[in-house]
Amino acid sequence: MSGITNARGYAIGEISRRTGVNIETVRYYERINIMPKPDRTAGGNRQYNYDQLKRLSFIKTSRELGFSIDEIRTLLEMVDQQDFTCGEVHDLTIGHLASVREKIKGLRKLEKALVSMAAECSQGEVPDCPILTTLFEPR
Amino acid sequence: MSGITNARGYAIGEISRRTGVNIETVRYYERINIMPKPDRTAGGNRQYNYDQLKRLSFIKTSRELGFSIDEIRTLLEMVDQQDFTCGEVHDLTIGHLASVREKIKGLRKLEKALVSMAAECSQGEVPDCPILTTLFEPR
DNA sequence: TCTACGATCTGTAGCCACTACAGAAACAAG
DNA sequence: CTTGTTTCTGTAGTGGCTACAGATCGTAGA
Repeated sequence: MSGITNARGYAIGEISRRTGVNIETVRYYERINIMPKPDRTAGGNRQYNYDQLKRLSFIKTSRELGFSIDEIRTLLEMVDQQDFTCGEVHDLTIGHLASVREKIKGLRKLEKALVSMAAECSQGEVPDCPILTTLFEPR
Repeated sequence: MSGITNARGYAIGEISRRTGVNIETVRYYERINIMPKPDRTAGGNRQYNYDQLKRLSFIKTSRELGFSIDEIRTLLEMVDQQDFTCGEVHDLTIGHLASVREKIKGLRKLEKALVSMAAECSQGEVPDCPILTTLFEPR
């Protein structure tokens, strides 16, 4: 049919290399049903097609954006069932954005606490450390 | 001896309540050897003393500051062996601070990407979403 | 002293999202 | 046909807890 798409499909190592998803992880995604069971060669090796490559790409990008597997599952179900509106997808994204911002807020607080703790410290050779003293305070 | 410290010590529920560490987690900390095996009542229930309460407090506070169990183990070993200087503790803290800042940096990038993706989106009823389009881009 | 009920006990399994093997079989190049 | 790489399945481990089940302990009131 085509000289461009690979008629024989992609071996697992190839989609792994192309998407940057670990081979073991690709199989894991199949096991938890966010990747479909691909075709097999006569010998039993997995053979992926271009749609499946795109799907794995989608999962990878989404993971990098911090979406949980469950959030991704939801997105993929909407896609699979052709049953979504742009608004729904937007909402899911905004919800996730909020949780990212929460995490940033938490880490900033943490950063401040660490900085002020470290500032107390003389860094000397003395075995008498204000950091440890602070940490040992019972509440 | 004293009317202030509890002569009979603290039951696990009591140090749990006082430190905010879940009971199951206290036992877990004992299992992984960052909390010592406490005394037992005649019937076999755990009885903690004030030092152990302080130690658990230390662990709790450190966890809240994002130190890993392994980092905490290192700190506690230094304390237990009376074998540390303020400088070492400072270094460990600064190292941890650096990793917190890395995480913040990562999340900020993530935040930006999500914001710009969401901005593309009309949020309409249309089943044709630029967010999904972006996510489906193969690399 | 008995009873009732809450607290605690041990041991095991589950969570998330992978990652790391072991040992066997398939595939591709020369 | 040989050699070396890739892939196969299945299982177990990671971190840091959390959640049971079913039994025992502890204690306050009658």
